[in-house]
Amino acid sequence: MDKGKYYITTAIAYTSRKPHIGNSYEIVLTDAIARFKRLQGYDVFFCTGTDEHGQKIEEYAKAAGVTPKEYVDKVSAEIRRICDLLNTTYDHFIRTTDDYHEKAVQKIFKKLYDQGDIYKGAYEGNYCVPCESFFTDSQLVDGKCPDCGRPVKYAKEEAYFFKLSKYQKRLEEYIENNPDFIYPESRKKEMLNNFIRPGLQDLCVSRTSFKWGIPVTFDDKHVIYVWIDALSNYITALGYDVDNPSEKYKKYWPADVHIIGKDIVRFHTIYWPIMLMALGEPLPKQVYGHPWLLFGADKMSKSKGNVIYADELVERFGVDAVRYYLLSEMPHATDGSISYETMIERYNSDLANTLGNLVNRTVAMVNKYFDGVLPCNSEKTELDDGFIADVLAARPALEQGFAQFKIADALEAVMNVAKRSNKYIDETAPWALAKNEADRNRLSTVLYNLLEAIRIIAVELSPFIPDTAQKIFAQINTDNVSYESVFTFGGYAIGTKVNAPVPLFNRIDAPAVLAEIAADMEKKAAEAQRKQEIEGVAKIGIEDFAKVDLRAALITACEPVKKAKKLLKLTLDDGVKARTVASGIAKWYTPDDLIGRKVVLVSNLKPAVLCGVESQGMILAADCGADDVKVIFLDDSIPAGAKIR
RNA sequence: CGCGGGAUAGAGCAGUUGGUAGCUCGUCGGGCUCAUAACCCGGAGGUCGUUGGUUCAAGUCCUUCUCCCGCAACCA
Repeated sequence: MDKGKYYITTAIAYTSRKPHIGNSYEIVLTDAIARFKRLQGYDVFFCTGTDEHGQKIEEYAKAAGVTPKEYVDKVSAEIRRICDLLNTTYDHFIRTTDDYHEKAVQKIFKKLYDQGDIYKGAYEGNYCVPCESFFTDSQLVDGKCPDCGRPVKYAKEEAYFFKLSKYQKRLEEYIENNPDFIYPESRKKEMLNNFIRPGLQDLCVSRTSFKWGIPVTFDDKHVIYVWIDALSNYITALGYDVDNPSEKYKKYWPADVHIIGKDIVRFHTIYWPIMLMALGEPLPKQVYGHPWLLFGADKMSKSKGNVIYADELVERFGVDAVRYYLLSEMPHATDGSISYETMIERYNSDLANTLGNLVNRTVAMVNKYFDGVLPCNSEKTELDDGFIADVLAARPALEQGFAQFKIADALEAVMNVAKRSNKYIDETAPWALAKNEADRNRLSTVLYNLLEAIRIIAVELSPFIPDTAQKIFAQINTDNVSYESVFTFGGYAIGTKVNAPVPLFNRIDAPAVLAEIAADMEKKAAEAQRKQEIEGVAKIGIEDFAKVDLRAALITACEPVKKAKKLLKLTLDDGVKARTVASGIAKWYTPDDLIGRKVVLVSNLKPAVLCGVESQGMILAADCGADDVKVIFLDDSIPAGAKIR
């Protein structure tokens, strides 16, 4: 049953470090969709990969004492290993350091340049030498550098720019005429209101400040910056070439959907479509910006030892349990949160109790009462009709869930059939029927209905938890696993001998496992701390420390900064004069907490302008945990202006 | 007033065009014994954030205020 092509992609992962489970969510989500489309009969091409260029990687590699290529080879391999571990069925794994990609990108860049969409320009005008930055006229404060307040001078640094503005109107029309293009809806509004309608700035698409990138063929001082390099992967992976695109490209492009994180919606719904317009290629049909997975309320962080990696979860719970958890727990529009407690709860209640136990008890009964082979399904009752209708109702719900990227809803629809089946067992009480020879045919019919329901469940679960689906097929000994076979009830062949019941998921002893995990996490946090102590930051000499001028200062006034959530504007008496300091502590302190207190001022810090306030220094505060900051207050007896060393 | 989303049972969430407030987990009680101390049924628990309004009827529409979140800005 050929339903046409379906091209689906994930974002390519940046190879700066090993991805944690939150990063791995995307590939599992995309894999479930790809598997479902294949099951339905689409000719699916599923692409993922790694984004490997850029300054950051150059720096990481340097710090690690290896070449950038060696560095990304290692991280890319690690990312690919995790994709495989999660049993994802990508058709192509692209690396932006792949030869064919680099060549294709160079040609794309050249073509856009030749046709005038990319032009050689310069960061214009106002250059602040100490800050090494350019500013537009509107960014200047009183005609001076907004960062340091010093005078700027006219300067020019060449760079290539992409004329986004030229396509702004067309993009806006496209988004409005294709209401499903940006999904979900709220992201679309963000893009239109915040970026497109106010006017697009031309985009700088080359860099001269680092070397680890694809060189511009006709100007080798420049490397191609991330936009054109990374975004192009979606077409170069198919063999796109500006002169001679491959058959594969012609077949699969445009993409049916790009699955990406909500943080990069802007690049995929503005820069990327415009690039394609400039190339004269069709635009992707849809971009889905999925939400994020957080650890409890916290972001995962190494120093807290709460980073969860896919491989650790898989080792502990198994690949399907992890897939199931990610797919069932993640809401489709708001951030989800992951915790070991809910992971275990889901595992026990859904996988072990509802699904595993259903299969186990059914197969056990078929073996026990009929030596594994059902003789007939001839004695149907009205009760069965209701059951069968409920079983068949899952498929439309499943399809609807996938169509709207409500994957958790789709999965739930199938799991509800498992619940319904457990109820059916109770309604029919096979163990009671077994006591009566006259009920033999009825008993066989009931068990048949159950095996068939289980078969349908397994087919429908196969995009989510493929290994488990296979185990179920093996246990009930069927190879009728096509999607069409679940449109009607009765695909399971009478006379099949089922195999011995084997539990699909062993229940987890939650308290014991949680205690074990807590101990592990503590160990990891301690290790992280120790590592930090050993590696630490570079040692400095006393002369370096002496460069920092620390002074006691009295807070004489304080007010919140308008338009800034985190800033407080402080007026300090540093012993000589009053000075203004902006500090990002509004979340933890009110003006009343601060006025009249003495604090430590870094007095010789270059001034900077924050949200319109010129900050002449900073005050010291301690980071106490991930989301807690405490200002260091001084003893009242220390006079303002006293040097601290 | 930069843009947008949200506030529903202890927790996490559904509630389509206004018509009796639901689901999962937890909790309490009962049933069953095929099964992985699993499964099935029932109870308790919500003035649907706040104020006012439209309507025969408002979780749902309009309005006031409070608080949370995302984007932007910014975090010295």
